[in-house]
Amino acid sequence: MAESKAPWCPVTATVEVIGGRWKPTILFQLKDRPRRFNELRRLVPGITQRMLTLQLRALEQDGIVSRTVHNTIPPHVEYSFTKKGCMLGPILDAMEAWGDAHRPRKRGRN
Amino acid sequence: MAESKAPWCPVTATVEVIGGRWKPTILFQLKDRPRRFNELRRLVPGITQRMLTLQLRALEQDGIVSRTVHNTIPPHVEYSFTKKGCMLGPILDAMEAWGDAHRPRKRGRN
DNA sequence: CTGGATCCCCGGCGATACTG
DNA sequence: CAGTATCGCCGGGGATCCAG
Repeated sequence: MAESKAPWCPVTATVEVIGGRWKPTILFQLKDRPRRFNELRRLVPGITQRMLTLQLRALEQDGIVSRTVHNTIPPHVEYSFTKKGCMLGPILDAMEAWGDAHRPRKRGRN
Repeated sequence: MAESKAPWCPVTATVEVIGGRWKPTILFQLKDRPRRFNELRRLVPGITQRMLTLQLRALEQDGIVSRTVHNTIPPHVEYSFTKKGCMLGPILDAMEAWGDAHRPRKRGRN
């Protein structure tokens, strides 16, 4: 597994990092400003606690988001974009634009 | 299933259509010009015949690509972007750009 | 509040063989 | 060349409980 061959495809590489059901949505919510764990849970409807944790860990692992722990009571954990993550902005914007343009039952045209 | 609720998220809607391991790569290869089935098979390294068929069918179903059959011998089937599919261009370009910028072992910077 | 650990099901996907 | 059919695996991901 892990296509270690193939003449290197940048698109595939990107998919490896931000692909999946949840990551784009999570990243989209993180785009504007840092978010706390439960805040993300609300902003990403339908995601389970487990999946949110897993996806955030994966994104952290790939250097897309950084995790900041405030040792307070109650605990406070903030997730924010790294520089590498910020550069995903155009992708997320383009995805938002396309999804918006092709919203079901849109009346404008089409 | 099928998040029929949630205040409508354009990013999620886009993920529903072009999400997954293969679709972005397939679409990327379709971006410049129409491609034949086996041509795509070569251009998307690692994909199986079955998956290519399934993904293409799904994309066709969602109105992203159109399938043109030339009744010749041997059979000739071409897949191309619909108008709706063309509008995915910016997303694919952004993905390519990001993947390229963060290519492992890149020397330029970072 | 954040998030780890466990249990378990379901379907995504690869492999293979067959057809027009 | 461009598919379809069938089988079987394995791991993604939901539900739930526990912990710091």
